[in-house]
Amino acid sequence: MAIASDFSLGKVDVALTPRERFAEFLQTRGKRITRQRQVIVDHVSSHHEHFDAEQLLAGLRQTPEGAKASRPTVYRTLTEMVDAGLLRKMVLGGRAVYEHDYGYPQHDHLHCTSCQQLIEFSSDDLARICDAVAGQHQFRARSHRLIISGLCADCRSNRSKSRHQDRV
Amino acid sequence: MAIASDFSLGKVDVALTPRERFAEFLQTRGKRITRQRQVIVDHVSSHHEHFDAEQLLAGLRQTPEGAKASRPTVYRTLTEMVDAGLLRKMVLGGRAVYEHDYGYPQHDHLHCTSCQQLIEFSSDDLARICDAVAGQHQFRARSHRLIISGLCADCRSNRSKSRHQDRV
DNA sequence: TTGTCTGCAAACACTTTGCACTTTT
DNA sequence: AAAAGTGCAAAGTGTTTGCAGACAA
Repeated sequence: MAIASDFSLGKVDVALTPRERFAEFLQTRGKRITRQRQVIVDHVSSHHEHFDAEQLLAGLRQTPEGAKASRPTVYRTLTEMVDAGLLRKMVLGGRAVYEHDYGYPQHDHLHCTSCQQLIEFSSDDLARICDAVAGQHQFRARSHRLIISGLCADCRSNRSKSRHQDRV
Repeated sequence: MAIASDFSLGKVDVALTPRERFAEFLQTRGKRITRQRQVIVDHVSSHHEHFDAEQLLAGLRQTPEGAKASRPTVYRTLTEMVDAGLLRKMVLGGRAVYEHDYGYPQHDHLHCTSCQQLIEFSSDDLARICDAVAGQHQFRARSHRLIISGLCADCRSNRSKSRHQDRV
């Protein structure tokens, strides 16, 4: 009984590629399938790690041909991809971080406040707790986000020697 | 086996008032107990809800006498109070929101994306899950934060009629 | 052709910082 | 008196927006 990770649309159809899924989303909204949006979805789909807008922008600018999109367009498209259920957004250290949410199982994170690394994990027990809690408060849960902050194995060792600045 | 809510200092001494606790914190750091810092701790301590910097600033400006502190000082002091273990900070809808963390039990939140309300709850099971997960990843957990987003009972009813703008 | 999208530059909200002056210690 | 704190104004961040030209449908 996992909490549905897709709540902005009826159901998840994993048969579609992210690109197709996005196209479908755009069409049903009267939005256009532009070159920029295609380039962005493709680029994002080919990199399965967590990233922020600036990293995506930098990545796009390194692609061979002029596969570029301006900063505003990147931001606008990221928002659309979140709406489309392709990406999931979370705020860490003051900036938005995105991760794939299409065809990926629900999961949560361990966040290292020193190196900013994100480690994923999933727990069925957690999902059950969320359901139970929401029910107790006549609350309609759409999603949940658990972030356990602390130090990863690496940073626990290198701790004292390096100057660090924890960012929430 | 609750996760200690105080991790920046050795132990919680609930015998002290927030004001005293803050004074103690400042002294041990060679910092000074200024009028502004006193005014801010007192004001914050007398309002037990969640708030952000701007609300606090507005609140201070409404106090009878010239119990004022500038915006920069408010921000600086909030940071200190977090370090002192008096407040807990979280980021919602783009701005930092603070809640009391001194003498308050560990808890998490249900966040209504429509009216921005925060409902608190606590779960021992959740704490156990966090411990377990952290252990599995050689991770040293300092704290955790679970936010279940969705619609509160009220907003579930008034849903369609009001124009809403969900903010993560 | 029509209406959406893009990119640019400017605007934004929230938060932080440089610095001369004020205060606590 | 010495050191830290304050307030002001200005600078930052990360992100959003107005608008004229560019482009899907």
